[in-house]
Amino acid sequence: MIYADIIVDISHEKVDRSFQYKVPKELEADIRMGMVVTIPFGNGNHERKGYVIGLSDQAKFDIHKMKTILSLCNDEETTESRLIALAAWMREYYGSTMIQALKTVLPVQDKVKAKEKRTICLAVDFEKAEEIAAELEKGRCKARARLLRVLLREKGRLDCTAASRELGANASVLRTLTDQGIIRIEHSQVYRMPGNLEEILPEERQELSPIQQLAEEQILEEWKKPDARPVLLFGVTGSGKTQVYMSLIEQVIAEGKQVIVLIPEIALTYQTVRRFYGRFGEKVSVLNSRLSQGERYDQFKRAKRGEIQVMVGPRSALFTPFSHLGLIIIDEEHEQTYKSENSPRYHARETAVKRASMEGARVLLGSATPSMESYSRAMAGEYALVKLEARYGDRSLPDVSIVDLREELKAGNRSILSRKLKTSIEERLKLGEQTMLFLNRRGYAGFVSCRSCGHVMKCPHCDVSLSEHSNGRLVCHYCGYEQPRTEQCPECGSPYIGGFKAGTQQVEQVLEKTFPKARILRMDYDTTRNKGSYERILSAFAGHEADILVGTQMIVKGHDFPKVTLVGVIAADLSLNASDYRCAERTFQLLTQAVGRSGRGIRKGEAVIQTYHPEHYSIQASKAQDYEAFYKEEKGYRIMMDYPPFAHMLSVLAFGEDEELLEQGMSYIAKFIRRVSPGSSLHVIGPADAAVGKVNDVYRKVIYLKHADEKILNSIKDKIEKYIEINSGFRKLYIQFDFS
DNA sequence: AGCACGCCGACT
DNA sequence: GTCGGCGTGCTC
Repeated sequence: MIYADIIVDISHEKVDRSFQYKVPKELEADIRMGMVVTIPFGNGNHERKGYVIGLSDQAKFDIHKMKTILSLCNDEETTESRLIALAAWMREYYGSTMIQALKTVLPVQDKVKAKEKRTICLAVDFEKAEEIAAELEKGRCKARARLLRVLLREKGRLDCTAASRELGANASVLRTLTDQGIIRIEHSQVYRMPGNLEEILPEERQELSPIQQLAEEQILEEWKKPDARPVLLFGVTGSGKTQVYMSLIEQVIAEGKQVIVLIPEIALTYQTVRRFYGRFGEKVSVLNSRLSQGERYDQFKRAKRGEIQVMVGPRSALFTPFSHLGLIIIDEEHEQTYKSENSPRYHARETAVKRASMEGARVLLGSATPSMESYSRAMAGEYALVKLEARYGDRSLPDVSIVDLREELKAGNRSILSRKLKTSIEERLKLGEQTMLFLNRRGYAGFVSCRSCGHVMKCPHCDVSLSEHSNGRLVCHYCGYEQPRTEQCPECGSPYIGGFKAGTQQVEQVLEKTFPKARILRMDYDTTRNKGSYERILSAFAGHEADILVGTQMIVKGHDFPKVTLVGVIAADLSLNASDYRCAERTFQLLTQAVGRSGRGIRKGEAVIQTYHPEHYSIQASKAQDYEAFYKEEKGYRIMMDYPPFAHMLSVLAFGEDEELLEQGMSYIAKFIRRVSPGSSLHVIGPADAAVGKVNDVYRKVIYLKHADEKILNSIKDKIEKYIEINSGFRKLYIQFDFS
């Protein structure tokens, strides 16, 4: 006997519960995950549509009470059923529960209220209503009378949700009144529109340059093929990839199909959004993390009803319920934000390719610094590669110089600004041009330590050091714990305890001292916390209200400031020292993107990179703006070390409040892996503490598995899943899988 | 969302 | 007692 887990298709229904049904013998061969089925539901056994989200041969419910599926609706392939099938794939491929996968894929996340507005309207005239109300008040029908009174006061119209909340007008009250013909309920669709779009002017349609046209033709050529591959558009910074996207989007829309455009959250600024609205107007909707759950839901609903053709947004926009998806574009394809940090830890790129292949859509990946994964796939012929090798309008790439900070120190310069960078900034100030200074380090990440004993102030709940904020308080960036600054070292009592400041704020202070007349703007986690402040800083800089912009990663993404002719990287090594096999790749990407901000206007740009490792290949390659050279070096390193994408890696992450239990559990899992692994080709590393060993009093441990064959890792994941399910000892641990 | 069940106050 | 309204909770 086969049993099916089914989610009932009631929009009000909470998604987090499934119901198990018997699968009749004659349907056993045809039933699949994601299918729409009809089932009897509830006391009245009303026929309902449901989605199959799981199949098993074990009954989890009393077999005698379990009902049976009535029929399959094969023909009815809804948008939801396709998304559910995608969730099933994510569950399988990334390892998570089906519920978690569904929650990421379906728009009905937690309690989405007021998806449609219901209004109670009086169906009889006022005098009649008055009469009825008086009648009811004499009797026992208090709730109904109460409702009618308020309805009369409000001139016969009342919002349904408000009524039920404030007057206790529940479903049965409303139903009897409707049945008696005293009231009627009007349904109307209200969308919460993400605000202020009025100022947007239509963008002039720029003609594609011959080089862009050539790229477009190559892309269309690939798409003509019946088994079209995803296309990787490799375009240097400033080559105008967005213009190519726009042109392609237009053509896809003209075919009556829809487009999803993924952008890294950080680039989702007013500028980008404006370009899309300018070009496609009403046809576009934009998602961003500042939209509330409800607003997001509304935008998805609009997409489902066919009111919009283009959805622009971060990772989660990938699950826009379009019915005729034609194209998925992933801009800045190499960005880390495309990888989810929650279970299922899916990668938007792979998931997009999967969704596209399930729905017959195309995929276009764009980047100036493609990820190792994508480029190696392009090299293997799995993706089609299209290049855009010249900047738009024949702008040349900036001149890049590297400054060895060790030499600076030898020459007696202890400032964070090298002599070269200082004179370059001076020049720009004289010429009235703009400078961007980039510190690839998060926010104000200065830790506090004692100069006598070396004690470092740590968060009592997390395994990270506290950082000193501008208000003098010590803050944990992981859990938000705060404490006042200490005047004395808690270990040795020494008064010489203080912050090791090396953040954007310090750079700003140095700049103020060195160039007292310069107007300086700072952009980091601290200054962009308020709504709209991000846009405000950027537009102020674009309007040349400042000469120098100092910032973290967030300033290097996709902004176009024609007056910027100098980009300075304060310390290129900061991202190079991370203990992560991707750090060279990330450094190269950041530097190349940063350098690419310079000289986007008519004047030629310059870039200065300050570093302690001038000889490192990621720094040399970004100086030359030579992706191929970087790729070759990095590929050699990854192959030698058995790192992705040339080998596959599975991280088994475990979380738990009880450290001992966690340690025990993880060592059992490691033993189990060694027992089931099919030979020596599997590398098992750990269990070890995760990069951050404790967050919010929850301990974290990790086991890394490396193998050339991804399928083997996946089968090991399945085995671990079962092992964990069977052994109740893992009940108090939370386990996640992460493939890379 | 719909439906049953159980509680409660009013009236026979 | 009994009847009907009204709130609550469950649906494989």
